[in-house]
Amino acid sequence: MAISNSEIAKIFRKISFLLEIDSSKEDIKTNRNANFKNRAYSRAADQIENLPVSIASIYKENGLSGLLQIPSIGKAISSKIEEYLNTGKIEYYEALKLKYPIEIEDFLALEGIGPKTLRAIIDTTPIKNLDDLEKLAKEEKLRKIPGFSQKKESNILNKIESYRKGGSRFLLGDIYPLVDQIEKYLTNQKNIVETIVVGSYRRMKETVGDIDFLVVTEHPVNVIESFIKMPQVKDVISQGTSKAFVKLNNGIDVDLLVVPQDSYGAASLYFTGSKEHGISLRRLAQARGYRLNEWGLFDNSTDSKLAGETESEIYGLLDLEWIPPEMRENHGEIELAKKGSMNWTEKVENLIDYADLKGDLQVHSNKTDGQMSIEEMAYFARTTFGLDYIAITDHTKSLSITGGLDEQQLLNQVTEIQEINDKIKSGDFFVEENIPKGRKSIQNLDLINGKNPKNSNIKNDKDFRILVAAEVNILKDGSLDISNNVLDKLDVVGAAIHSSFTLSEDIQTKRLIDAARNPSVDIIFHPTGRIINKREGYPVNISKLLSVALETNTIVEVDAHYNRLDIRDEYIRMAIENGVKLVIDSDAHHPIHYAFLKFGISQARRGWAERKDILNTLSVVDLLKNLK
DNA sequence: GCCGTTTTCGGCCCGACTGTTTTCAGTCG
Repeated sequence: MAISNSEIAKIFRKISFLLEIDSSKEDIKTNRNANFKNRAYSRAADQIENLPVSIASIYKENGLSGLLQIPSIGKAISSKIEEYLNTGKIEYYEALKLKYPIEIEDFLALEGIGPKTLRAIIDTTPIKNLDDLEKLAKEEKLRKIPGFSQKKESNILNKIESYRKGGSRFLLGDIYPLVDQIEKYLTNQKNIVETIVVGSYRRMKETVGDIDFLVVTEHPVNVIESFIKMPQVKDVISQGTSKAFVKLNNGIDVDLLVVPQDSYGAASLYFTGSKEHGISLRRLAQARGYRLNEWGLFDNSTDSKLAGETESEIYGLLDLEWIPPEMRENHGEIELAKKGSMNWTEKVENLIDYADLKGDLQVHSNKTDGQMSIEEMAYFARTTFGLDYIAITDHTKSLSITGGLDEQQLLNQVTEIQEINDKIKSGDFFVEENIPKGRKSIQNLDLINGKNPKNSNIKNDKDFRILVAAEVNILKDGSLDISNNVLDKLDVVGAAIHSSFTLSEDIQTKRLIDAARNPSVDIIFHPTGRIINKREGYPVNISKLLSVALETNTIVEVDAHYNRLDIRDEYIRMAIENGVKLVIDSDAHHPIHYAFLKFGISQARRGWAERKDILNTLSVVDLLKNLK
């Protein structure tokens, strides 16, 4: 099994933490580098974690000089990576662990207790893990350490408790309704001029650790008071005059930031992040003799405020174009956004937008594991989400748990869908008396309806079209479970892996490549098979798959279901840089799932995809021309 | 330990909140 980037990143994070434990106050006074070495390791960890390609393969192909190309990786760190790839060990790290024999994972993720606090504790009582620390606190021994108190001791117990309860990040799609609730609550408060959600939520990251709100007001104290009194609030973590942090009953942390109007842009820039994007901006400011913080952009020599009300004016004074939030990850967007860059203007103007999709090419019906009929799925696709076409992609026979269709059933589906399409064309389909019974069950989801732009570019409902399709199973040996002469009767064929997840990377890649080479297969569905926070997905050499996709004119899917988002943002960027075409599909098993399309679009924006890269921005006629 | 529009030495993002102390260190985002 190849060594993963996150495995190496984790080690560097631990080295960074141990170095912080190691550097006492005296060290920092005498050795000015002591405080920066740990940051270097932590920056390297960030870099490695965000790398789209495997660091093991970089080393395999280009050796040490390949590693040195990576920003924040220099001589010392690259040779430690080399050592780890070759021996599975880093001596430097082993020595640090020997000096501080603690279970670092326990303390790395523990909020509120950092390396200095930990050092003070282990200098007094050698502890190894969280259990030891908890015991110490319960025995009231922590309060005896200089600089500690009874209050600090009980705080530490609280932190341990909430650490044990909570943990992982939340899926973007799961917290969407909650964010809406809080947004409405804040908007209804007196004195609030403006409310926006910032943080990783605004960047539409697939998971978020907490929810950040930014509010414009001239009455910060009142606003913070009403924020901490929200019904969902369980604990107030901290509360000041410009920000407050709370924990909700369901375990999510919510941060509120309060600024006056003339700091709105600076604050939204600062708290939308990402952290690395912000750091880069502040470095640019620094190089110009400016200082950038959440209150504004200031000239250091005169201490006067140069900008603050809008993001654009701040970017502008740093000689940058405005950068869409989804792209703010410090993955090269700042270099590209330099003023006067034609490429950038074109890129941002053509970036796939939330109203750009005309159709959805992965939709399931109750013929297999969907919850509604083909007619109902079509009805809502048109009337609620304004789509121009959908492809009905029910599962096929080897996926027996869903009652997958066999050859004959697929052929029947061709006839059945033809009949519905005829009805649509005659004008007898999208009419009052034809409103499906299931209408009610989705009516209470105003939230989703309200937030989905209608996408249609066709004038007449009669032009809506259902495509006959299937989500065909890729078998263990790379063949399909439906014969090509039947698949050729369908408008669209998607192929996907649903079994044998534990095979090796070589075999999984071969299965997908074989499917891509099959002349009947138009699209590879959810190519990596991951379920976010639940399973990693099977191992795939994505660059090999992409090069075969390009060669065979096979489309790669961005599955927009928020628990899949497959392929992920970095792979989307790889795909479009290589000229591979993509589609964004909801994978709907119920009409409300069409709302997931927006998560696929945001993922594509995070991968810098333009309209031209996403084939279901085309009309149905043009789309069909682009298939095999 | 990394890095370079102040370029091979001497910098390294910036401010709010907490707790303990009374001017600041630690932690976080």
